[in-house]
Amino acid sequence: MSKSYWLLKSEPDVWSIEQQKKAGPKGAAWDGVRNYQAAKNLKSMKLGDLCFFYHSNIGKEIVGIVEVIKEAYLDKTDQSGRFVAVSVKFIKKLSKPITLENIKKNKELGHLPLIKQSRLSVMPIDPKSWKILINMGKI
DNA sequence: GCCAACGTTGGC
DNA sequence: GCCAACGTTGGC
Repeated sequence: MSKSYWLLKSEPDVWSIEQQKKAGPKGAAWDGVRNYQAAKNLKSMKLGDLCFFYHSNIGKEIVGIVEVIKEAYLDKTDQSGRFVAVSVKFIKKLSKPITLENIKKNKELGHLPLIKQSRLSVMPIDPKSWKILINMGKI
């Protein structure tokens, strides 16, 4: 069974990689998603999948990596019961954050929803793009 | 079921 | 702070 890769967006004002780090190995719920396409992506996540952690608005860069430790369950913050959350735990911060600017400069990454669909907050990352980004995140 | 009005996200 | 993109709501 092969792993899938994802990208999660968060405004660091609301939930940052530092807070995720402090949450430790027990992780934290990734909730508050109120968009069906994003929710569909959450539902596709499997235990052990890895996700980039992206800071939107402030920073506009990929800052770290988290791992899915609990697959989709009902989002407790959603009273309608229509949306789901997953739990993720901190894995690492990138030694060098990958800015949106640099991602845009790379022609091989132009197809990413991060670029094409700027409002989507949970999106899949194909393995090839994952590899490229990992390399960009190293010093 | 269509679509105008409105709200939200997120880059600039 | 502005505005483009786009999702949602509600009147018809």
